[in-house]
Parts: sequence; structure tokens; C-alpha cells
Amino acid sequence: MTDDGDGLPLADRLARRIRTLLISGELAPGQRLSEAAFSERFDVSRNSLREAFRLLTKDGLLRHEANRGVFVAVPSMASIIDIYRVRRMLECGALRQAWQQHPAIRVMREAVTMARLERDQANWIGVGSANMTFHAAIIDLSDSVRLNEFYERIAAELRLCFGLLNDPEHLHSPFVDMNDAITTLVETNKPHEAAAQMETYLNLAERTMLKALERASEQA
Amino acid sequence: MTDDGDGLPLADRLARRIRTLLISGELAPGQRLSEAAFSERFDVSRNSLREAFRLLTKDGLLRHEANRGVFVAVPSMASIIDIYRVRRMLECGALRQAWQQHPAIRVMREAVTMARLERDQANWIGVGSANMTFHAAIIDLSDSVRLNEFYERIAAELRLCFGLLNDPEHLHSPFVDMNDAITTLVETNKPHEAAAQMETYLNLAERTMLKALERASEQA
DNA sequence: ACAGAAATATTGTTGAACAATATTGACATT
DNA sequence: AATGTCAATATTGTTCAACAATATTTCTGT
Repeated sequence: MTDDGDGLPLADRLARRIRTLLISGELAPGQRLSEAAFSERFDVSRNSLREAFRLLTKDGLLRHEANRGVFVAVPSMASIIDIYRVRRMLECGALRQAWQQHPAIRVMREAVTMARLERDQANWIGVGSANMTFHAAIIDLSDSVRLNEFYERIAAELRLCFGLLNDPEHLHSPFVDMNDAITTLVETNKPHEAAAQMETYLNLAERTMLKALERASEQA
Repeated sequence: MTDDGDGLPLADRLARRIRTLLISGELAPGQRLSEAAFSERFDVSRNSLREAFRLLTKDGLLRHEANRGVFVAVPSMASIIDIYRVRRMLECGALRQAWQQHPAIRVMREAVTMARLERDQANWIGVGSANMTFHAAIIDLSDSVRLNEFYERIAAELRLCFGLLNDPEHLHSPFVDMNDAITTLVETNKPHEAAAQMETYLNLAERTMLKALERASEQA
């Protein structure tokens, strides 16, 4: 399942491996990533590792301080607000101009069905995963490789934020029904209403995230 | 004027220098960038240069072929269509939700005035430059550092496309009046009409670009 | 307890090395 | 003359070792 991509250059493969560590929460925000330690760990040279670090820094997942090294990015109020601004722009925009027959709509419907199924089995990471594919499908509606790639980067940053939450069950579950409603609106050719509904969704999700960050920071 | 950014790491500085070469057209699309030649030219090690190449490749300005090296990206129909999809999404979206008092609106107005001035003096690169700042100001309306950064990358790719055109005077000049109209609409708090006007603008500009590419490719 | 200095570790960058792959050129065949 | 084959050459992909520059830690004297 995990495509190692042997054709890609080492730096890209490395970046992918580290990215999965980041979004899975195995590397904590603020943690320093020592070049020596990681080049040892992955059995690559420091040079190759530095190339990977630079790519991830450009993606906003790492932060680079001169002569001090790279650190896992720490989510902040500002970054969450910014990320949700991007999401409103991209997801609402994609929905507003969605064409009723677009193949991505089927993917949205399937993701909703899957999310429901997982929720009934109390499999919260399954719900989260289905939710991610749902939103990725929405971006697919805009038929742009650049927007897709950009959203992927934003989604990764968002997952870094998710790591702060301690109750993952309440993160995605309440939104399954809203996803259903949005999908129905698109299926019935009401793109503007779908976009409006999505804006409500994202505002709510943003407030949830901010509240969670507040809790996490006063806890520390 | 050209901020060399001595604080930044070498790879970033290098990437910026090469980027300016790319958007100024000093490096032609399709041209191969030899590691040996460029590390010699900039007096840096191959390793540092490769880091810069990776960054620019991620930005879509260079293309990387395994064991063959990096090449200046060649604009295609597909890339132009995709870039204008991104622009419609970002620029129209920013305008639609623009707040009448946003400071970026003043920048838009100033850019329009400047463009007019330059046009009257037949300074076409001045017109082009003013046009770029105009559109950048529109993105500023959305108040998102991530969207700004993303747009910057897209704008650089677009400038690579501009390199194909042989008559730069007809590229930006006809759009000055449309920019004026759009700015007026935002100033008078008609964001939806401004967005609609911008969509017309972008569709027209896209067709111009595609036509130019067609001419350029049948000429070759 | 604390300021300053010496010692240590880490990053930033370079240069050389070598394997793996691609390109070129010479040569032979049809 | 055109084409295919194979050796010779050049380029990329990656590693390693080195060293300067900057941070961090440890030591020391007060």
C-alpha cells in the first residue's frame, strides 16, 4: 500500500517518510530534528536529509532556524485561522462552480457512506480518514492539479494541528451528517447552497480547532 | 533594491537568483541546467545548487528528469489552462468576499493609476509590472499568508509563459481599463460584480495566452 | 548563585570520490 | 547511406570527510 516510489530521488522519498511521521504525530510539535540523528536513523547522508528538510520546510511542516536546526512546526491561532481561510476559499469555491455530473461527486458520496459505516463501528480514525477523502474530492471538483497539490499541503498542515487534540472522536463525527447534506445539494444541482453549507461547516470546524488549541495550550 | 537576504540559507538565496533568471527569460524553456555549469557560475558547491534546484522544481519552474538533470519548464496548453483555473478561484474568490475598507484596495487603485501612467509613456514593461502588483493586491484581500505565497508561485509560473510572447505591448495594455472598472466596483462595495468582471477578464486573458502559445508552437 | 570563559556539539558549506545511468562516437553490417 | 552495436565519455545521484561559523554546555573564579 505504501508506495515507496523507487523511481523518485532520495530526497523526495525521505520527505515523504518524514511527512508520514509528522502527520501521524510520532514527531511532536516543537521537537528539534537533529541532522545527525535522522541521517543515522534513515541511513542516508546529511546532504540528502537536508534536501528533504528543505522541502518539508517549504511545505510549512517544519520550521528552520539559522544555525539552530529544524523543528516540527507548532500550530498557532494564526496558522489555524489562515488554514481555514484557505479551506473556505478552495472548498467553497470548488463547490460553487461544481458541475452536477462531475465524477468527483461519486467519490464524495462514497466517502460519506464510508464515514457513516465507520462511525457506527465507533472507528474514529476510519471516520477521520473518510472525512479527509471527502474534502479532497471536493477540491477535485475544480479540476486543477495545482489546486490539488496545494490542498494536499494544507491538509498535511491541518493534520499536524489535529495532533493537539485528545478527543479525536468528537473531531470528525459531528460533521458526517453535514457532509451528507452537502453532497446531496451538489447531486441535486444546487452548488451555491452547497457552498453556503460548506462555509457553515468550516466556520464550525475552525471554532472547534481554536477551542481545542486553547485548551491544549493552557494545559501546558 | 534587490534584497540579497544574507540571513537566509544559501539554497534559498540561490533559488531566488535562479528564479529571477527564469522569469526574466534569460533561461529559455526546455533548456537544460547543468549542475557543473551552474555551480561554477554561482561559485557554490553542487550540493547547495541541487537544494536550490529541488525548491524550484517544487515550484513548477523547473522539471526534473531522473539521471538526466533539470530543465526549464516548458509552458503547455494544459499548464496555462490550469494556471487560469487557479487564478479564477483565487482572484474571483478574494474579490467576492472583499470588504470595502480593506487596505489592499488602495494598493489596487494605485496600481491602476501607475499602469495608466506607464501606458501613456508606452513603457510596456512598466504596465506589466503595475498589472502584476494589481493582481497581487487582489490576493491580499483574502488576508492569508498561505494564499499569498501560493499565488506568488503561480505568478512566477505565469511569467515563464509570458516569455513565449513576442508582442508584450498587447499583453497587458488592453486590461488596464478593466482593472480600473474592477477597482471601482470594489470601492463602491459591489464585490460580486467585481468578481464577475474579473472572471470575464481572466477568461479573455486565458484565451490570449493560449492563442499566443499556439502561434509560438507552430512557429517552431 | 552567577558572570564570564573555555570546551563541546551542531549547523552551513565545500570538495572529492564513486556507482549508476545517459550520451556520444567509432565501427561494422546491410 | 542508413542503421545497429559496443566501447568511451560525461552527467547525475549519493556518500563521506573536512572545516568554518555559530550555539550550547561545562567549568571556573568570585
